[in-house]
Amino acid sequence: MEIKSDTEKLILEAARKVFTEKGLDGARMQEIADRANINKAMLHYYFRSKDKLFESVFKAAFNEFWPEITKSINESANVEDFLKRAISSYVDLFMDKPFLPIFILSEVNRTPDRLESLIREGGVNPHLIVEYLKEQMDLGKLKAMDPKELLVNVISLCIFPFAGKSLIERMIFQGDKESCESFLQERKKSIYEFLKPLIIANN
Amino acid sequence: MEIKSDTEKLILEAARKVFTEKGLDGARMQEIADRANINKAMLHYYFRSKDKLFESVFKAAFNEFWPEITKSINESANVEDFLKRAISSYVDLFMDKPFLPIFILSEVNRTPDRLESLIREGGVNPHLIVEYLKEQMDLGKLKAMDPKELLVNVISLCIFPFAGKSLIERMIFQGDKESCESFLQERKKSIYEFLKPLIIANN
DNA sequence: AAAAGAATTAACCATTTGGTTAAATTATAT
DNA sequence: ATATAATTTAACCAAATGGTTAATTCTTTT
Repeated sequence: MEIKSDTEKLILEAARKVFTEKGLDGARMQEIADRANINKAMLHYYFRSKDKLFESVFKAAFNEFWPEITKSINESANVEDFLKRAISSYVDLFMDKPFLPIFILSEVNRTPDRLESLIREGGVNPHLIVEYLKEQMDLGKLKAMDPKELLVNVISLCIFPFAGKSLIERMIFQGDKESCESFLQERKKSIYEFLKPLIIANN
Repeated sequence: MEIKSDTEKLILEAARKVFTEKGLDGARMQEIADRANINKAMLHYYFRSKDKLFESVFKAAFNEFWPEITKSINESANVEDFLKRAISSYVDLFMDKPFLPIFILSEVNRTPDRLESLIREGGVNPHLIVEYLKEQMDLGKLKAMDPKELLVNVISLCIFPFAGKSLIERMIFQGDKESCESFLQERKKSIYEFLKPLIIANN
């Protein structure tokens, strides 16, 4: 890990905000520079091009997001803990960075290739999660089903409400921001309750 | 409903493709014109501005998407049918138009105001769905819970896997397109199976 | 058939945008 | 202190982009 200059950090933070809010195409280099209170040329001095700068931001965002679920496995004693931890940390993360889910989803959707390099260097092994779930099912700790399906369902329940926040806020909460916000906060408990029946009690 | 000229329809179809694939910011008027095999000036002749054209596309996309769930209620005899129908029609729709979910989510996210006018004129009443679910719970047909939560969960399970298709394909299916595709197709059954325990059997 | 109106095109325009450059300023090393 | 290297700035540039216009072709009406 190289030491980053203050300016570089300022740029990255401003770029993170602008890119996650407006996407690669919607973001303007000038706006990033303005938000970082620096000259636009500095962006190119430190990152060469818009795409390179974007890549840095995207990489950081993705690594803040995906590895969390693997971490949840490693730091949990059993499936129950795992589910609680994974759900809780995702809700916390997305409450804090509301634009993260839709940012990752839409940029991955537009340029799936970006994932390739990330996976190779990042050392992220997605298969471990599926194997873990399969294992827990074989051990009789989880209701038997396609582990991939379960994984997708858990992720769906955690991410979608945040990715679709604006939609939900308007269509289900009639535009009431506070209700919607507390609803999302509550999901830390309610997603778990929803998935609880899949956990097989010890006897 | 006014009669649309052939050219207008060509434009709308090309615009639909380009906008849903690349978003408002990423779309180029020239590309839309090229795909419709017409002169770029025609876009402005019929739709005045990029934003107006986008609005037409967005409106059509949204109306293809959201009202479906209300339709499912109206055309179903009971909750079981409703769930089956809603899930099935969403899976069909998104298999056919893979870019639809992420398109709607990201554009609503970027410009939530766009929903306002749509709701007013469209006559879409989101509250009906929540009321329907509440009613079914009161009737003892569905496990009692916050109906909003249930609605969000159903929508999450239906939409997210399509919105996150590229992510899932790469992270869970190791890039195997066919497996991922058939997995998504299978969700018509598997989402229903997943939600089935919430339906209370008649006695 | 001629006039009027609608549809279509090619050329053009102003602005925006990512990116560059050369000079100036600041920090570092000798 | 002074030379050297790193950082920062203002001015500039070429390409791209949404949009316009005036002329042309095609339709419709009378």
